[in-house]
Amino acid sequence: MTNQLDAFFAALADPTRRAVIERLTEGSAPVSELHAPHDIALPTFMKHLSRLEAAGLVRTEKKGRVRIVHIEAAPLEQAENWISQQRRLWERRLDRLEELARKFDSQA
Amino acid sequence: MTNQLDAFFAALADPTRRAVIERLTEGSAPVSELHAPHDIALPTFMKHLSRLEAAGLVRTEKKGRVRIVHIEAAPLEQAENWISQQRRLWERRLDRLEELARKFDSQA
DNA sequence: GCTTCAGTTAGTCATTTGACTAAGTGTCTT
DNA sequence: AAGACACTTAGTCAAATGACTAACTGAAGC
Repeated sequence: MTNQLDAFFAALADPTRRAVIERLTEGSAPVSELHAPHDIALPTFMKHLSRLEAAGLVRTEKKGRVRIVHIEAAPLEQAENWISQQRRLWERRLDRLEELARKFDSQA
Repeated sequence: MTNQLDAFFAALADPTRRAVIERLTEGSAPVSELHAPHDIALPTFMKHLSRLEAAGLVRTEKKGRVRIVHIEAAPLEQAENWISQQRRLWERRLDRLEELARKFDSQA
């Protein structure tokens, strides 16, 4: 992963991990609770959490034998910014093309 | 890839592919022109384009021996919507927590 | 203090990914 | 018609990914 964005997008490219993020918008939760709805082995699930944490999408803290997982908003904003910038650039270009078309029409 | 979002996010998880999308916001271009700035073999690069096309981020058309690549905005919107919805949900929850804190303070 | 409970570590496995080279196809250009 | 040009196809390879089981650690609960 060269870039931060690489890790963010790769983290969100998996449905299990997106489901975890969706769940966490309702509030922080321990690993076991997050794991419950997913029909995969716990170690497998833990790897998904590690990936989210590595991407900075999530923060965790250990309390006794329980590990609590919290969502982290900053990377979501960063990814959203990248996407919306691409869309803006693309739309601005469409506008320029439209203007060119208008000029061409009025000449004809 | 279960979901459309899987393909979208996976497509954007690679720096070469993001660079292609960034370049395409300036306008459509043939494969060779898109390939030029990247120091990888052409077949490798073509696979990246295929991935973008499979994710629906890009459309291509063959004109003679040249293949022209165009950006496709819809998937960008879809991904952006998913991200911004998660952020909105998360922020709404923060607001609720703040309100609870205020109520608690005024009681104390 | 013995036992559950909540993770954790370690190790295996099939599939996918991103990269390469070498050779092939179809389209201009001359 | 010959050669160059712009991809395409085919095949190899190493590393990463997502899944599993089995065995371990350390904190509660009784």
